[in-house]
Amino acid sequence: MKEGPDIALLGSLIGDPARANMLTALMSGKALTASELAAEAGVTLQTASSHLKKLETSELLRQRKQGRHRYFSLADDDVGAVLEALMGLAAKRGLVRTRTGPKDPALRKARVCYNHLAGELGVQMFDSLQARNLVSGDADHVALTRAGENFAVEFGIELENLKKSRRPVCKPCLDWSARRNHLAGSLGTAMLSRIHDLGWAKRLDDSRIVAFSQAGEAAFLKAFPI
Amino acid sequence: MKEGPDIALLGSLIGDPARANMLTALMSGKALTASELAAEAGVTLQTASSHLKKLETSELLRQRKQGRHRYFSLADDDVGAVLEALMGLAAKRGLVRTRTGPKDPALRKARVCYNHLAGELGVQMFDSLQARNLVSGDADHVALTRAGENFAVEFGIELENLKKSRRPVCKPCLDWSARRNHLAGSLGTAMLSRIHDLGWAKRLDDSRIVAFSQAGEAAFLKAFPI
DNA sequence: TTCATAGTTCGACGTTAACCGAACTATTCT
DNA sequence: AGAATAGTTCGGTTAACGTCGAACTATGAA
Repeated sequence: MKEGPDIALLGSLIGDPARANMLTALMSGKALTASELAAEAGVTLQTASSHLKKLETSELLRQRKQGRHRYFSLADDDVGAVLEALMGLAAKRGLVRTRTGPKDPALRKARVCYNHLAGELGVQMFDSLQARNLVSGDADHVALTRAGENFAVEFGIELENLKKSRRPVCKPCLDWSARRNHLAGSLGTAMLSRIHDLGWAKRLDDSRIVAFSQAGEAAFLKAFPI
Repeated sequence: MKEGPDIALLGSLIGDPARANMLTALMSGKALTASELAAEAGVTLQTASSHLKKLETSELLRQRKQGRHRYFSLADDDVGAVLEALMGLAAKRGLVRTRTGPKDPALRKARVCYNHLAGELGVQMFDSLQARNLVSGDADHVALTRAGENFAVEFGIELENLKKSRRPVCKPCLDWSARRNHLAGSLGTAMLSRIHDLGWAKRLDDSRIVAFSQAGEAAFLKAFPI
């Protein structure tokens, strides 16, 4: 990463294999943690941290803290466009690489994110709530609407109790497999708990997988339609 | 220039300051000799030779021998497009050389992008063609409509000749200053050439600036209205 | 032929930056 | 509170690559 004019700096940033691997991984659109990116690049966490710092200070990446995780994603569409162009040129030159395979499909579908539901079903729940105007707000700040409060109570959530706590009721949480948001906060926890109580799903030991039964998934999809 | 997958190799090639300077110089569209490129990069001839070899074997540059001179130029339009995109990103990140002279606004307005017109006027030309349904297609794939073909011929383009070549007639190219597209491909080259022939603009030496005369700009704006 | 210009190849040097171990902070789980 | 997980910072080592001097090839001019 030498000193240099204009495009040289960008080129050297992209030119390091470890950083190139990270950027390529982030081209999926997902936000990834430092550890995941380290694994993706095949370097230790310390080395990855150093790379990520450089990529962030040069505004190729942006970071969002979430608990003890740091989620990295491409800074904006322009970065993606440039990488896409580079990959296209590389492909034409016959320099393509075979990318690594997908991860555990069950984890992808539904899993616990600390204390709330994540994965495809978690994202779908959040999308459904938003589409029906049961929650409102932008990507960083979410709240239940009046209709949403009624819905929650009908679903079996003791909403008044949640409100008493200092912990935020609604919070968006960036998803691990999809890059979309899902529902965190005390409501997120309560929803997952209620899903267990209803017998829709069970937690598997030694895993973050949330295993829905057939009937449970059907009921879930009916309760949270797209 | 480390070993590495896909984009890392390209990145490291562009990432060296000397090579970046060479590539930038070649973005003017002119073919330059090894000595000229060495001077441009601020290195000795031996060093330049080494760089040029790398750029050539990775097919970013091509070489034509002419007597005891070797003329280098960008390998194809794709290389130019990638460099243009990188320059745009660098500009947005404020990583551009601080040497912003009086040239800067002129460059923004109209410049050569390898072999076709870029800058505000380049974007306007493309927008105008699109708005009047003379070209059609999405961001990645563009083509002349029937009306567009007539327009091109009337403008003085020998369209039949262009069609014979394997090179694409119409291609979009992402702009450096605006983030919009402008027209590349053999038609883009021909249009710029025609603009010169009409006397609307002249190329300045040692620069990518396309200098329109007052009358030339007026005629251009009339030919490509928004 | 002889000289000059254009460019390549080789070898050695020096700078740079990626890398990891170890120690440190921060957040969460029990 | 204590253990565990996630990530950062620091320092020293190592390997890579750009750089140039010198010697070499090739084309053109006198």
